[in-house]
Amino acid sequence: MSTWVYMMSASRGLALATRLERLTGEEATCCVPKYHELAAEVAGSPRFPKELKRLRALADPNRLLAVAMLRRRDQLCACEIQAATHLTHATVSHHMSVLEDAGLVTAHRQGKWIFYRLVANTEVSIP
Amino acid sequence: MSTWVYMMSASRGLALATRLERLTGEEATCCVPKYHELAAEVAGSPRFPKELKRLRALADPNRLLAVAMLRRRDQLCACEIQAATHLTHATVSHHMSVLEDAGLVTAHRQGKWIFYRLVANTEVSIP
DNA sequence: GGAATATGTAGATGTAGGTCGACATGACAA
DNA sequence: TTGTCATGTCGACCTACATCTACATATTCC
Repeated sequence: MSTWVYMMSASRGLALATRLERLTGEEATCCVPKYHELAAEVAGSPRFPKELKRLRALADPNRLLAVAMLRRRDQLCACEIQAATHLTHATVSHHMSVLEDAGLVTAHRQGKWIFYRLVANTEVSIP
Repeated sequence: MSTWVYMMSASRGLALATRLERLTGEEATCCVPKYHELAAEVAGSPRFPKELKRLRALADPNRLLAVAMLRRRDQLCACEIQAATHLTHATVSHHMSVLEDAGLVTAHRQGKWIFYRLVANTEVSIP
């Protein structure tokens, strides 16, 4: 096969279905759906989106810092978190909303002041 | 204080240092550094950047799917992951590099084919 | 009810990162 | 050595998201 024909190809390798046939020794119509089913089994469970949400919530240095500090304190006020992170109060508010929405912290008003506490089960696991 | 002066202010509330004084009952020069120290203690530990890296690696639906499937299989070939995720081989390669760099998977070549395995300790924890 | 103050939200801005196509590299067979 | 094929890298493009300012809302005190 000439180089010219390669240029016409979407890629230099074989199609995915052909590669899977070679790998598994099965027809594509048989083996390919198995991967789709495995993916659907994993991603379709109720745990998957929940754990993904928690992982995304924790995957920011400021939010991870806030949660790690809350592991060391019974509770923290919004402005205490602001002091530790050097962000504006608006950005702290945004981040704490993300953590609360992910079920990692709870917010409690005491007059004008808002205090955050860690939710009991903050361990993250792979579904 | 007139409304006009408020408009001149960066915000309608008090400065952070003042708010922390009110919250803690301590001088700002005394209480504010404590939050900086708490943050430094937490974020300065060697575990923090490592866990953050792992959390970021897992905070993508396709990478989380790949890792979750690997929990159910001894190993998976790159094109098997490609089949499950419906991405191009280039994007799969990119994602598996991110997981490998985060210490969550290892790659093993068998001829032309690349197989990925989960690293033994994939539990993520908050530092 | 108005003033003061703590925090929440909206919209703008800039950047990090996911995705792809094209090309490059590694491994194997002939 | 060349051809084939599996996968890695690069650069472009686009979107998600972090951050801020300005404004809005909630709460308390007088």
